[in-house]
Amino acid sequence: MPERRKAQTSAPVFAALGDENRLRLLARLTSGPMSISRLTAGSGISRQGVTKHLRVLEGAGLVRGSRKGKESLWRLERRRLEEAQRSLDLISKQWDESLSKLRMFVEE
Amino acid sequence: MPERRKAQTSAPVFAALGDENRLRLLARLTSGPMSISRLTAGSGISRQGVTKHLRVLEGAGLVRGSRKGKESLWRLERRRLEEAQRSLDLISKQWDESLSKLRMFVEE
DNA sequence: CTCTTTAGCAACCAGATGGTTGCCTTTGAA
DNA sequence: TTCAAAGGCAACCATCTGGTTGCTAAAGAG
Repeated sequence: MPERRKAQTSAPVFAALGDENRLRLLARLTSGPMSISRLTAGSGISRQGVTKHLRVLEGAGLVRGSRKGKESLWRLERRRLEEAQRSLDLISKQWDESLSKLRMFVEE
Repeated sequence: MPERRKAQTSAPVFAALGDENRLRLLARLTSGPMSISRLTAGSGISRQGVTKHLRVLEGAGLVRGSRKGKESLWRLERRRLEEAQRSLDLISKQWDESLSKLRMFVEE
């Protein structure tokens, strides 16, 4: 039962995605690496707030930061990103299987 | 910008998925509708704990419960499930786009 | 009828989370 | 060489979260 164990380890990634501010940060990083103050600009929360969220995303492996002179640039992280997608696909497939099973069940 | 707003509304779903116990519950529901005490059996947490998690999943629209005599049966919910998958695909695609952009950037 | 199973409700608890502010350091621009 | 911009660190705070226990109610089995 390796799939089931895989599904469990993906929980932290989902948890990291489970916040609107963090989703917005990811969306903004979609247009390329960006500094913290840049990210803070339109965010509606404080710089430290943004920093905290970035750390959470980093902890889930979704994002990576590096100091570049005065500022620290953050970018989307490839590897875990793809891993996350794969876990999502796994779960989707599990669900699909379950759906066919469910259809053979009583409807409502 | 409807996509960006879509991504934001999917946060609660991710949050619901962001807990290992809940992922395990979903996995178990994959094999068909199940009662709370049945779900509690191998879970390692109390019945009330399971109930709470089910309520969270229900709040995210991932699961639906119905009283059937003495017991309450819970099953995976189709609609939001598919919606969730679609949001995931959306985000995946956004990320894919961003990846190609990133590749044209400096590597490391 | 009575008793066991199944579950709901409510209170409670410790720890995580999201957010803030204040102060200090580093770096680059003037 | 001085000063503003960009961030890190730490403390603090309120609320949410995951989990528990105890008690009560409803359904079914005997």
